[in-house]
Amino acid sequence: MTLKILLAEDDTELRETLVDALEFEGMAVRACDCAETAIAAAQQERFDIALLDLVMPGMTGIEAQTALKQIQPDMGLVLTTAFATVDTAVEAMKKGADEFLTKPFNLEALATTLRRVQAQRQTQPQFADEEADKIFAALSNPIRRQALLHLSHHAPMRFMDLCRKVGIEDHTKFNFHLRQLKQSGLLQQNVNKLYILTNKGRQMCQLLAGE
Amino acid sequence: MTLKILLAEDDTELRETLVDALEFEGMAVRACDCAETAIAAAQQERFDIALLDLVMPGMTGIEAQTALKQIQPDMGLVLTTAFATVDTAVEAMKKGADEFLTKPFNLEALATTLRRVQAQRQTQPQFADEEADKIFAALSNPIRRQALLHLSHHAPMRFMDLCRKVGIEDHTKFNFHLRQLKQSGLLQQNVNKLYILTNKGRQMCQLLAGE
DNA sequence: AGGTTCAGATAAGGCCACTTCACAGAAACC
DNA sequence: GGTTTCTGTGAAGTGGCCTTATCTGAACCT
Repeated sequence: MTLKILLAEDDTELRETLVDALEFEGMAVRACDCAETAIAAAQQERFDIALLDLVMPGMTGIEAQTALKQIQPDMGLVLTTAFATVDTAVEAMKKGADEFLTKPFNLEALATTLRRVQAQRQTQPQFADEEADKIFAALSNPIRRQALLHLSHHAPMRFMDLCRKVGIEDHTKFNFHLRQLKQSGLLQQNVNKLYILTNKGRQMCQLLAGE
Repeated sequence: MTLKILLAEDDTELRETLVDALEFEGMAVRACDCAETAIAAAQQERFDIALLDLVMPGMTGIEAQTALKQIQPDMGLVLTTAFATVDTAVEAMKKGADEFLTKPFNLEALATTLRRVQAQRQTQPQFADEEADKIFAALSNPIRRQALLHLSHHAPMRFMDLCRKVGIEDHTKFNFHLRQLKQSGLLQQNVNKLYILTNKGRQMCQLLAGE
């Protein structure tokens, strides 16, 4: 599969060098001399990875990465700069960069890095299909979501404590819902029969809580 | 609300200074002289934020942040070091750090940073309750998940093209499922009646695809 | 104009999910 | 020991969800 790269680099000579090197590595490169042009291209065409110079006239690479992430959320983002500071590196990573490279860099190593970024973003689907059915069905119920969120803050818990915390008077009703959560793989009981989240349960709680 | 800080810093004098300063700011601090001790503490007690020195004997701060994230996934992570390089900063951020600070730093500014990290991690829940019911119910069906995933790669699409792509022969059956997706707020139609994802739809596709 | 495809809307039937009820054994308490 | 609480299990009833069938008007093609 041919990697589609969106390149934004204002230095003409370096830009052409990068295009040659990456095309020699079998990638398809769309080269732009500024961030604004790259953003316009992303609105017309899909790319796998954006390779953005940090310091360009007009929009910076960091500003461009934010805009590109909105246009194509699954695009990889790699920032490059000759003037790296810890602060700018941290800022770029916080704003969603997958990688931050300081110039000068070896062109072959760059291609390897781009392939690694793409491979890491093409992870396995997070759920097997039947697993997804169960997990999302479990989460579509408010009682179950509340139970999970309480457990993400106060684990481990006993059955009746959790039942009262969620505010359900009919314990058999609550037991049915906990059983669904157990069958979906989001919840388990420890050796003392106390309820705790599974790894997948913790992960889904992070989604529910907005992280 | 009192912020609970887990501090790992091998330099005795700095550790005591940090404890004094953060307690003076109204925070509750558990101080450890190494990462291993901090990890043991996190297994016994819940903390809001871990403040970890990067370079310590034994486990490094980066190694410790990975272990702490597994024990308490919603704990904030702040790394500090006097020997910052762009590479270590990028590595820490990639491994989940919320902030990366270079020494020396102003102690008042540190407290402000910790409060900001905590405030950013206490974002609003991502879904209103009824919205969550609809979204997760929509996602609990395999036909609907497939429709969303196709659209995340090939938007905009016409009804019958999408129906054939998902492999459903009965178009009225497929129409029912697209209607559920529209009602859940994950899918919409543009002015030409072509189907496209909403922002929330794109976000959930990222979850489905493992990002 | 007639035929085909598209893109819906509606209703009915059957299946699935949830609630309620009855019950049970175990553990804790007095 | 007797009573209360805890923590489950299974069955029946009810409402919601999904599939199927029927139909429609619009657009396109010959």
